[in-house]
Amino acid sequence: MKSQRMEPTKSELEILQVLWEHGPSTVRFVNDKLNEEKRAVQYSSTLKLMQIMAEKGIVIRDESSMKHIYSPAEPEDKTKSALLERFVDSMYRGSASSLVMQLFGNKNTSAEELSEIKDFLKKLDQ
Amino acid sequence: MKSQRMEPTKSELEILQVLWEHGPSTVRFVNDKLNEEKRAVQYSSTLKLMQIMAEKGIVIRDESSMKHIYSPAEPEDKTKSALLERFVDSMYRGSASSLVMQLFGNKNTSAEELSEIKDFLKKLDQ
DNA sequence: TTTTTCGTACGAAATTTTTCCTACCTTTGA
DNA sequence: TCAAAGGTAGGAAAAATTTCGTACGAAAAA
Repeated sequence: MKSQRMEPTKSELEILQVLWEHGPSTVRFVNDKLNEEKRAVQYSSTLKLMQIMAEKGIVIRDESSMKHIYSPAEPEDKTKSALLERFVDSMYRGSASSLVMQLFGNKNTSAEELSEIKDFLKKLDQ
Repeated sequence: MKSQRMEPTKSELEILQVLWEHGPSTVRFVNDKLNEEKRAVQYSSTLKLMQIMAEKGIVIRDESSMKHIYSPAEPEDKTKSALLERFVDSMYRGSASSLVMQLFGNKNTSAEELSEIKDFLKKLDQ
């Protein structure tokens, strides 16, 4: 038996992102968004994927009306945190500061973002 | 023709990490590390994967001696930055500060790490 | 009522990724 | 010399992921 805490695949993540952004949605809606924002994909492909996600328990399906409504099984933050943690662990041996340094070291992150973070860190102290 | 800038798969990333950590290595060495640090995997599987990576141009192979020596084609930083950027883009709509906030908001990041980052950010200003 | 539209279910194909078997070559050491 | 150990190459299978065709039911429109 596959256990529940499975990492979403790439495509599954795209679907989750639509659900996170727009709230509980029908397959039709998600499929439209994917085609608008990401790439061409057939309705039946999206349907299939979301059915699989429902089986896995990644999303929950409300079947009370004919148009099933899908929502994420876990809160956005929880899933994102888990993925972020995994990312830090595997890429930066768990060192959050290494990640941040790379984030700001190599690239053009805006000054705005920078001060946002400083404020945030200050507040963490208090 | 598949273009060159392909994202490494998960397994490929594991191999890159060994190469990053230990420098240019033979297949045998990489395979041993994988088995020590990650999971059981057959020598020929690792070999095949590294051959594929060489074809893709993810790693470079020195064939001058019988024991081929593999090294990353791109510097560690460059690859990691690219992956991090992709991660930020897809998960946080490109907002580095959102990522940092989640990193420190939800979890127990050590005070040490925190001050490390503050120092780092201070220096960025100057 | 009848047709058209829009929904789900399901099987299967296509693709990508991962794994391993086997053949065969080179080096080493008995 | 020749067997054993250790290396590469390559095909193929297995597994995981992604895509889509098609059947069929419900709802809406004509």
